[in-house]
Amino acid sequence: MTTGERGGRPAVTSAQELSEVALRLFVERGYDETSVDDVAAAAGIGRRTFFRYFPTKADALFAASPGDVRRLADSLAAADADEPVRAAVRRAVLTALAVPPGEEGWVRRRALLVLTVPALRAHGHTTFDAWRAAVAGFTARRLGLPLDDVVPVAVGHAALAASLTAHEHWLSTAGGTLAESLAAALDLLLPDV
Amino acid sequence: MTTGERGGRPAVTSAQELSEVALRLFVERGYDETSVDDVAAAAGIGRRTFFRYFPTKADALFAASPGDVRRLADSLAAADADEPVRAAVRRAVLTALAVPPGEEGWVRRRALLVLTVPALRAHGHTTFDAWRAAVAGFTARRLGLPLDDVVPVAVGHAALAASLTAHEHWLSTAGGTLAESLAAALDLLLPDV
DNA sequence: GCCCTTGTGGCACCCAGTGCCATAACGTGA
DNA sequence: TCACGTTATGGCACTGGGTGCCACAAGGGC
Repeated sequence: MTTGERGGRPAVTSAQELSEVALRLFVERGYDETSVDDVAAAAGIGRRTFFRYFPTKADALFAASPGDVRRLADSLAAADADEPVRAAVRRAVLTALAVPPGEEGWVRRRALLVLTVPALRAHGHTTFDAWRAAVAGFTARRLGLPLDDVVPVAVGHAALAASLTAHEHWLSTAGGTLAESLAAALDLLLPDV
Repeated sequence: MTTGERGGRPAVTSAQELSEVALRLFVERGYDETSVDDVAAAAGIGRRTFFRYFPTKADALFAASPGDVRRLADSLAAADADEPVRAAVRRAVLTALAVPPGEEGWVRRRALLVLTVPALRAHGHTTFDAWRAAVAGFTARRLGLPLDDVVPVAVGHAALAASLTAHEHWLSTAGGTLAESLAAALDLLLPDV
């Protein structure tokens, strides 16, 4: 499935390619109106194979999320010891959610689906939890607090709330970049700890 | 199904009773390991009838949520014109999430399940959206801003983030009330607008 | 050519959710 | 007491997501 570097049958497609086919179909016909069979058929693979690339139908749209979370965690880990927690989180979120040039269209259509379709919005919790956990862990470490203290938990939720706020605001306005919306939301929501 | 006040076959159970049976089974055997058939059988009804009381399996645990949201909206609507937005939201959330005496056990077990089981946490988005919308609408009205401005959207997310933070903190600590956790989380997370 | 390794996909199955419909159990009026 | 409208029940069949099992395809190394 990942084109084993030594031997084995070569994969017939890739997660990236499959993800693009899925997004296209979901946008065209609607998420609920598109079955996994439809996606698999459009990609020229069997239904069973789809579930080897993605554990659920929804995950086809969250292929990039683990990367985002990793960038967030890396940015936080790279913070200087004298950088305040609030500033470090602000910077890390902006870094992790920076839209690569040329991918605005893909990111926007994907975000619109994820925030609009109930099933997808609900599924996002998987990624969102990892997002919160990364920020909460960093905050707890830096402040010398236990992981279940109110402050780190709250900061984790604040970072997530800001990210969601920014995406919603970005999608509801014509001009403007995601980074601008993110800056405004983070300023409003990140507590000063 | 609601024991029609004029004629008709009387309902064989109630949403409340069904909800209690479901919670008991979910706690005993686990949510994913309990099928709707199991719940229906334990309640002495048919599977088809279960779906007349609740649209989904998960909704059996969210029977009280519409009431919570209504209390939140009512509390916000009752705010004096000179009460600051932040104070009004703080008060309304505390009022809406006040635990009725004698129901601590039920509320705690239910919250533990909802926050722990991925499928339930994901499903909560339905209720959470209404929660955010109530706060965002109030904020927009009071500040004379459009509904898609960053500020009301952010305040809605902040109120939700505080509620979730408080529940998590409440469940992870032995003593302490939900109200105490809520107060701390709201103080940290509600922006001063 | 044989073997090992890795990806594919068909088949059967479980479970959530839905539309359709027959029927049970009430109240009311004749 | 019987017919009638009303409301709730629940069986049946079907769609669609997700999974375990397994036969097979397609590469590399020897």
